[in-house]
Amino acid sequence: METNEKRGVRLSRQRETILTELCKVKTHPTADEVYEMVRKIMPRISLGTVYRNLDFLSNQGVVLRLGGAGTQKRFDGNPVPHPHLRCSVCGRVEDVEYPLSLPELPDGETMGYTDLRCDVEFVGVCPQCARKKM
Amino acid sequence: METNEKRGVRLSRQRETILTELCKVKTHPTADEVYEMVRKIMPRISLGTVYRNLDFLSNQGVVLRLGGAGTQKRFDGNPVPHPHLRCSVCGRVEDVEYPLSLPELPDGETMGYTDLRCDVEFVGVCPQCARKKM
DNA sequence: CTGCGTGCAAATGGTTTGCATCCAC
DNA sequence: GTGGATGCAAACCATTTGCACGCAG
Repeated sequence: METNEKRGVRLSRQRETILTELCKVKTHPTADEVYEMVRKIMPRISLGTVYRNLDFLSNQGVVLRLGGAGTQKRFDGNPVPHPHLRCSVCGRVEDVEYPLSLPELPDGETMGYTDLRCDVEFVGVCPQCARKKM
Repeated sequence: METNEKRGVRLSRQRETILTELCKVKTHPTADEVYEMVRKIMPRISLGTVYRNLDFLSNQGVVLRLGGAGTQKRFDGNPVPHPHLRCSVCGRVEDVEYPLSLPELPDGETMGYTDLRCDVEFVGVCPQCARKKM
């Protein structure tokens, strides 16, 4: 299997820390937020390194890169696809706390696409932003 | 109702053309691609205007802005939410040609979010890219 | 030792914006 | 005539990249 976490890949202190910190939080931070988190532990780390590692980790399937509606990409320490809630005002993203099955495309109906994964995102206004608006 | 197309809004030649051209194609073009399309008809239009109008039109609910996994945003002339297929290699986006119901969140389970809309995107490799890869 | 990973800073690329002018109403 | 819309170009901001050095294996 390819999806194992630590295989032949080199595990630098920065890569390890980034992964650890990302898994620690339940929010779905942007690269910038991850940078800030890791910087508290490892002040000399660079933003570029954070980007490179988030990229690397999501390609390995260890974390999830959330495409989503916002400008910035967000990252999820849980690599198993699951539905998210996104606030269209502040951009916050959280997990849906309700068991919901993902839609599936029958094999003959993929229009020739392969390696399909399903992203589900509910977009709306979060309670905090709804309160502020009025 | 607020979602009516032409209400008190001013309808400039450029806005009209952008909307018409976007509705004409079945692809889901990026702002840049819309710019190219419209430029064939209206050579002096500026990219900024295209962005401003796509923004305006999607806020009005006349077109759909696709958040999606890629870098650039894409736009859909059909404002009714429906599942999409995205190629993770070339970024192309198309409609799923198969009736699929969108997941729904029960009223009590929205975690306080309001005005919810559901985005479903299947991400995979399109036939063209799959062919090239090997 | 060797080369992958890093820090730094500059480059990129999509998108936004300020401003004077234009035109739909 | 008047304010919203446009064209143009500069500004922004997230992300990427080149390069020389550092450290994990």
